[in-house]
Amino acid sequence: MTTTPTDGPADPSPGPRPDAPGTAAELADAMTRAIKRIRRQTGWRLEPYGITPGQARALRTLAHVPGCESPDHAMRLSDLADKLHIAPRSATTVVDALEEAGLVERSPDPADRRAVRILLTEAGRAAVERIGQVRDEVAQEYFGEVSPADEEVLLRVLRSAEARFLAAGPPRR
Amino acid sequence: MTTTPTDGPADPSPGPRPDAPGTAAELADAMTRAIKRIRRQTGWRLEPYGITPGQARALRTLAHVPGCESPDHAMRLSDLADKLHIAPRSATTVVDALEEAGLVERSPDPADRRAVRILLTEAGRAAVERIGQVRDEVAQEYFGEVSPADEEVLLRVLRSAEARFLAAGPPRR
DNA sequence: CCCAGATGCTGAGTTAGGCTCAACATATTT
DNA sequence: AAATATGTTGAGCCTAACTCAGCATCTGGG
Repeated sequence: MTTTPTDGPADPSPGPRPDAPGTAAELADAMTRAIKRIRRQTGWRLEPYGITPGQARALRTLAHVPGCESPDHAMRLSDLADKLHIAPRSATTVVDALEEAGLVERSPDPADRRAVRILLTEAGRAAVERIGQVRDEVAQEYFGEVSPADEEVLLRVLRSAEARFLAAGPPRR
Repeated sequence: MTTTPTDGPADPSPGPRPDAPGTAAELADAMTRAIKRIRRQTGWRLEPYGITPGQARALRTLAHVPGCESPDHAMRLSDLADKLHIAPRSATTVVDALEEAGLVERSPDPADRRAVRILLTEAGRAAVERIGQVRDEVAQEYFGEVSPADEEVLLRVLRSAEARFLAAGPPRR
């Protein structure tokens, strides 16, 4: 595998050997460190607002749905669990905390009385706003000096790697 | 909410402006997803060997020191804690597990009878070897198709961002 | 030289955020 | 109508982190 050279143009640079397998791992390493730092910073800066990283993740996920304020379109608890890759039972706890904090509201699903829709409250939307600001701020501090051209390369590469991964079937285990 | 910037990224013109602050955040997002997937895969593939992600991290850290087999150069428990960004007490537990599994050995520091040096055993070195293989394998599967040129850009960008971040003083909080 | 304070490790107990299993109400299929 | 499947939650557990306190040992100032 990996026998397929993506493009015709061979690399013009005298690469350090055909393909040390370690390079990809170094990439992963560097990214891991970057992400770890960014996450830490973001967490710290959200602390004063009483928003934990887990809550931020959940709020962002909820807000990602258009119509997240109407009982007809907002996510169900189990959808949230799905998106967060946690068990439904764990999502219950997350939502409990968010509701406690007044950031979301449980609303009965009009079409299925077993289900519960998670609505963002006004405060919840404000929180999402703040989270977005902090994320932008931190990411900007970390990657702000990257030239737009490099940025473009990074995004392109990451997206194609992601697409390839996803195409390679459902998350194998 | 990924306020999808409707601007056409198709235009490859030299961006004259540091674009919307959202771009950096998108970068961070994409990296987060990539890293999350890589970590999950790696974790799964190490499971059959009875190595948890935390242990893998610790072992890699320990192995990173030259002379990690001699009581004079191997890491102390507190150094390990430092490197892992955990409290010394937590490192004790990690090392307990590793010792239990026969992967490391506590050895008295010849120069300080309070301290303990963590030595990799033969099995520990084998484990490190396996961990490295799995990491390479997974990273290769994820990033293998990236062209060397792009790879170079990624590494360069990540490293300079990292350097800039580190230069900006000790991890602010 | 010796003691006061710093340092290195660990026991005890706590917390956060996951998990499973089982119960319950409701949908859906046969 | 009954059987089965699905959505949520209560109860209880586990892991990996934490703090605080205690003991052993080092180190520097008198």
